[in-house]
Amino acid sequence: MLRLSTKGQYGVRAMFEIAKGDPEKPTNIRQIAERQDVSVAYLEQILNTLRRAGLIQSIKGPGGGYILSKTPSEIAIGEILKELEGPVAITSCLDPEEGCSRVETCVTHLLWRSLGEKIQDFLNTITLEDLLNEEALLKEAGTTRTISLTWGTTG
Amino acid sequence: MLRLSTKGQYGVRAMFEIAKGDPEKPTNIRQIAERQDVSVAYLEQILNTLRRAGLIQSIKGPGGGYILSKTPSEIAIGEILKELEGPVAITSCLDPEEGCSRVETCVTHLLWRSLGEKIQDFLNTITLEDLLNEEALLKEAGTTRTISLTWGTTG
DNA sequence: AAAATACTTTAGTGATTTTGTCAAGTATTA
DNA sequence: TAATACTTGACAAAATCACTAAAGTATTTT
Repeated sequence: MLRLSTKGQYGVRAMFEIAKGDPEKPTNIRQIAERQDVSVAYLEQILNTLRRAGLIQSIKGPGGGYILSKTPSEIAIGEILKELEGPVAITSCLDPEEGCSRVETCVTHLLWRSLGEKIQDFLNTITLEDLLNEEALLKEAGTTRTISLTWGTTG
Repeated sequence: MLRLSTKGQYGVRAMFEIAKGDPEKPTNIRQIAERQDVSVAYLEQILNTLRRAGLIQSIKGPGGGYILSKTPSEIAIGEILKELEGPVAITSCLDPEEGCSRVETCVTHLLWRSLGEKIQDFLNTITLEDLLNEEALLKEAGTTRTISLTWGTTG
């Protein structure tokens, strides 16, 4: 349940790949496609969306590619996903575009909204820089278990 | 993004409807269908799944219907959803049935797992009793805003 | 016993969404 | 001016969703 589409997943991975590159040297789309094992054509769609959203910039011509518009610490995972998949909306009645008639009386509505807010908070807290740091730690330690716990205070 | 299917939503609403009834008197499927505006046939599928999972019991014959197998405080929303939609699996590589080849080295994998755990924790904390209490408060106060904040400590 | 009520199970189906591919561009620079 | 790289829009196969339909089985009241 609550699965993310591949578009969102690839988008985050692509942004991560760009973040890993030299801020001065653009990362080209073929490199990303290769490293993340996604087709160039599909990636073009995704990067296009992200570019229009202002998260990345494209540089044309030989040696061109994509660079981040902001530093990794300023780009939250939530921003990336929002552009590619729209806002978190556990149910259709929470989608700003659709709306709900029984907001006032519906208890489950409150539940879904509360969950949605929690997810949103989480995703807006984690940035590309966090991912970069995680990877650095991962390479050092070679263990995955303890690291994921550094995010948030799972009681 | 991260939308729940109607099956899960209807399931929770149906369980809530049963929880609202007298623990001794079964709630019949037609009543639930009417109150929640879902077709009887579709609801049958859903309740069947929940019955096989042991969350509810069915009582046949005239005057029959469904009752909870446990008290509302013992039934978490997460349990209901798990039966109807499977475990939280933000990405396919986190699905126990599918698996992932690059677990060790993939940073985003950690991110999705961490998010999934947070969602799971939340859903396992909220029970049907909480929903019953919420509704009671809702009827009193007539306001929705403050109530949802009582769930979890949104920093 | 028979009829009414109510749950049970399995198939099937149209609509929608997802996950891409394809083709034909436009822009920039070596 | 050729090569590289990004840009855009249309389209389509596959999967999933959200049901409907139909034929049962079980229980109780009369």
